[in-house]
Amino acid sequence: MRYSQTFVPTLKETPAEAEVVSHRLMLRAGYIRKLSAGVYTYLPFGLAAIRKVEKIVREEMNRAGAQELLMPMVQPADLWRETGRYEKYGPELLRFKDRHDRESCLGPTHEEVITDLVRGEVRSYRQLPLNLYQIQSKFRDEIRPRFGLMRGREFIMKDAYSFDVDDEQAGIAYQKMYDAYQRIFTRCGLQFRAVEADSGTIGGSFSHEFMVLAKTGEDTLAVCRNCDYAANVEKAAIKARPVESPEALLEPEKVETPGKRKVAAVCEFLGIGPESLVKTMIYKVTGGDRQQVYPVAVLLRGDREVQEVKLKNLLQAVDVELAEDKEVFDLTGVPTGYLGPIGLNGQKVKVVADFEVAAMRNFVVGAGEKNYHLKNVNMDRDFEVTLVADLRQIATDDPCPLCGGELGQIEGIEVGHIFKLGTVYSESMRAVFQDHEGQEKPLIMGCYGIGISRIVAAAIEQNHDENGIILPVALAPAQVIILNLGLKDAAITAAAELLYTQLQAQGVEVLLDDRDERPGSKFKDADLLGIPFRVTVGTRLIKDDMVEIRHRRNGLTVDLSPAQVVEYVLNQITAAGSTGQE
RNA sequence: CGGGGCGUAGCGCAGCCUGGUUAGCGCGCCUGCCUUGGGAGCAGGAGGCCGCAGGUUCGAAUCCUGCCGCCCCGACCA
Repeated sequence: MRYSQTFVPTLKETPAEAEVVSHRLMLRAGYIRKLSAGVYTYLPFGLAAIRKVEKIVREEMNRAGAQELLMPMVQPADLWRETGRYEKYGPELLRFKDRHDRESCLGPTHEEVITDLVRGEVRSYRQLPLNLYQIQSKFRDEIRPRFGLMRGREFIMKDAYSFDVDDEQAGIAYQKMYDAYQRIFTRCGLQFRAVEADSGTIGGSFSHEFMVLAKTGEDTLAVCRNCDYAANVEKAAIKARPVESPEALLEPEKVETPGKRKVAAVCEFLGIGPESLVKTMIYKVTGGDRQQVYPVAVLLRGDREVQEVKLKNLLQAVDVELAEDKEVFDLTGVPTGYLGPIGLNGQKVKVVADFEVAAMRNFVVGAGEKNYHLKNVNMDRDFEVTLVADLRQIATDDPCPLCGGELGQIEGIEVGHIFKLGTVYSESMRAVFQDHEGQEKPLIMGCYGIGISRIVAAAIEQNHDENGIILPVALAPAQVIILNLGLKDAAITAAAELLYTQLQAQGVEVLLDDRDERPGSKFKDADLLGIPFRVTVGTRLIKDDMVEIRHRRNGLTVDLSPAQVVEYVLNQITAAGSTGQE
């Protein structure tokens, strides 16, 4: 590639629209341009990085025994109705009608299409196991796209689907994918971690997310400092702890708490800690078929946070949302801040309590009357609840659910997610096979996603400095950039051109900066683009017969005679290939 | 959708509050000279439905109304 003939529109100034570093740098380095919210054009260099990720993904998927195919983006609504997801998926599914008024949607994921395909072709256990994957643009009409490629509406995804005869075989398929993912993200040069995860709208019973560790990550992970336990906080199960030393139950007492609505204010006023108070929150819950919205009261210790994903799963809802103050008042006749569980259950709303509440004694709750709270309240004696469950977000003072050790929390970017689906799709779509005894059985499925375009963004989040992108060799659009700093000098130009040809002959991807630009601009652009190795051919060639080689990542420079360059670069690239880093 | 902010040249911004010449500045772009190891200098030049529509006014980038788009915080997720 000659820079003078390559479309890499770099920007000197940061576009105002970009907030996070990967987005800013991808715009500045001419990797991407925005078309509309969450929809981007991949420019040649951005696409080159994406292709590098795809190549790694393909190699590892194929190695794991999966086969590539390509499914349609436009999908008929009826297929989605078979699984109930046409209703359930919500507005994120972009729907439209074709000229014959047929309802269609743009594929946000392909469980329905692949299951339809396989049920039509697979009859016998002899045709199994099967693992099929594709790399394709997906469209999800996200509520709020952001951060450039990190959360686009249109993005490139690798999605794979496995089909097996029984749970054991499905478990093997899952493990194969888990291992393949470990290799893929390692080869991409990423620092990452596999964590237990919630399975969300995709469904199924069991899943892991692969998280790139970065401060800008949108997910929070609970990680044990002692053992291997790591989970998304949406999922991280909290062990119910037994009542330590049961206090004697005291008689309830109504106390005036004028104007004290917030937990902190009530606690300060009463001289108690938030761990002695139970808060009552009203949630609006949208049922699984989106047909009805009903209120649910959630009881939680004063200093805890509701984990809405857990609540959603418990209630088998598609959506839960905290009710507004006015809605709470309209429903209960009590202003927020004084709402309590007594008399609530069964009357108007279901009441669900966190495990922790069940273990508390003589706590404070809202009295259900403006400006009053109740002391010495106890569950079961003073009020009833419909359900007791794990509803809160795990906190740093919680013990590790596995070993009881200390937990830390870190941020991560989800770049991969694998699911054990079981038979959710095969049963609703009647995808069956005959086992060796002639019995008809539903296929056991799994599905496995990787955010290809997101990986590039995540890699940049993890690898950059104040001068620009620093890509791992495995992902870089080019491995070497040669700067010709003496365009008008025949000897310098000849040396640069020779190195360019020699490196290319060895299969190295080289960008030759042959632009009529001043050295400063060339250095700045070379840094910005993130190419791992930079070869500078300038006046030193004339003076000392030396060219400079600089490592983008650590700034290490070496001066070599032109004859030594090819060997040096090849060695460095090989070394980088084995470690994932250069 | 709720909350906050922004739309003026390719990019970054000023002007708007307090309406009034030809709408500015920096970068980039084009031409020429000059310069060439960290985004040089000089000279000349091109480029604007001031987001869109309506209104107020003698007069609107500026005031009012509606719409559209974009960004940030929350729910969603690869």
